Amino acid sequence: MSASISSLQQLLFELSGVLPADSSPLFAVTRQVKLHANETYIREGDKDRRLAYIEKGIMRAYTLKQNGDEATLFLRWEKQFIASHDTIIHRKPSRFVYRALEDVTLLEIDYDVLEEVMKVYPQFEPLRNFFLLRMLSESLAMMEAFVTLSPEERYRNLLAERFDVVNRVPDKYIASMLGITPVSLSRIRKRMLEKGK
Amino acid sequence: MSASISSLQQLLFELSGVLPADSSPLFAVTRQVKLHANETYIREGDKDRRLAYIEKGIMRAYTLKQNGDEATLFLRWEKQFIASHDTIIHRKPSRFVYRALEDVTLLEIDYDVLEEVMKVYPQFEPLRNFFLLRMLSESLAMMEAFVTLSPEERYRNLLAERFDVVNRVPDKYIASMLGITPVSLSRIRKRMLEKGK
DNA sequence: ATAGGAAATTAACTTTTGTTATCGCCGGAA
DNA sequence: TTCCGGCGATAACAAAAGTTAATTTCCTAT
Repeated sequence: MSASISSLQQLLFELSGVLPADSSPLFAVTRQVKLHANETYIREGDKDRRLAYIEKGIMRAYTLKQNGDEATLFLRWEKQFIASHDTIIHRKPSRFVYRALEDVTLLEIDYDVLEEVMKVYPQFEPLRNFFLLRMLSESLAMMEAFVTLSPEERYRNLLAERFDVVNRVPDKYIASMLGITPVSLSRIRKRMLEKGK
Repeated sequence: MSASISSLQQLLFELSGVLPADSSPLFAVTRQVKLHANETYIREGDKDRRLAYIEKGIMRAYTLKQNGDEATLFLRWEKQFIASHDTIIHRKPSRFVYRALEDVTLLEIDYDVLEEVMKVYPQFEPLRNFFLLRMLSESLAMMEAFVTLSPEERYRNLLAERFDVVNRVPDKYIASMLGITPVSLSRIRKRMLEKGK
């Protein structure tokens, strides 16, 4: 039994009182996926409606700008969910690439299969709502940072809240997630050092 | 019977096959709210877990930056959902103000009550999932715009996709939602006019 | 261990944005 | 109708970010 399943069973129990022993209809249709560092999980154009819980490692979602540069939309790490949102929300091919930044272990489910399970076992719905609310919360927090903070403030914020993650990820991805260029992030770091932290 | 209820009943039927006549347990706990232009719907510090469907008008969600300026997080208009996300997601007092930009008609439900209804009538769950996915979709689209587009491109984008809404809303709110100042938006408009649109 | 390549820093220059202030315009209130 | 206040445009300057390119550092694969 994977550690992810135990965590999620525990979460399901807390959310809805479903005992781990009664959760097999759900976890029977999940599967563990292992990715090497740099391995692509979802490609541009993929249609699979993949939803996954990250057991270990960091994932990055990015798309290509008109000029060909990559734009990192977000990073996700241990105990977070990652979902092919174009396919799940709009049923259209993914415009995003999801790739492992480190060796990654996922617990994966197909969203179509999840829907079928939910129809038969609505007592699992709180888990789906949990995942949706979590994704929504993270997105809104990022939006809020964009409208209320300067790039430097966003970077300080990220350092304060996710220092461990920032340190595991190349700066250029951090920069792009902050909406700036790597050159600009480097200058921000310099300014922060000069002005006594 | 309000137009909103009919729309939502129709939506519920499409999503899950529930007939309008069978949806009364849900719509019995909704209520219509009318707001005058400029009236505040949710105040900073409010704890109510309000979820609403906009029948008519435009709503604006904003928060105060450290410097005291308002930062508009998003606008929502007809046929969209608006939710006090701090209270619903985190059960903490709202850091945001939700205010009507025009005369607004809402169909409102308390999220706690919604949860109770869903426990008893899980056949309504697809409607909750729809609303969550919609909010998520809009948030992700905005995040994507911030990491892939320049302020000018974001403005062009907004004009192309929501010209009607942009024209109903004071520029300063548009600017703040784009993450820039009103002065900067004014310059962008000027550049766009000069450079042959 | 070393060589090659990617990532980060730095520099020089351009462009854009922020900031502050002024001005004109329009619309609501007295 | 007139007055006032908010909103948008504009100007001038400072600050920050984009762009391109060169250099250094670091990591990885051989």
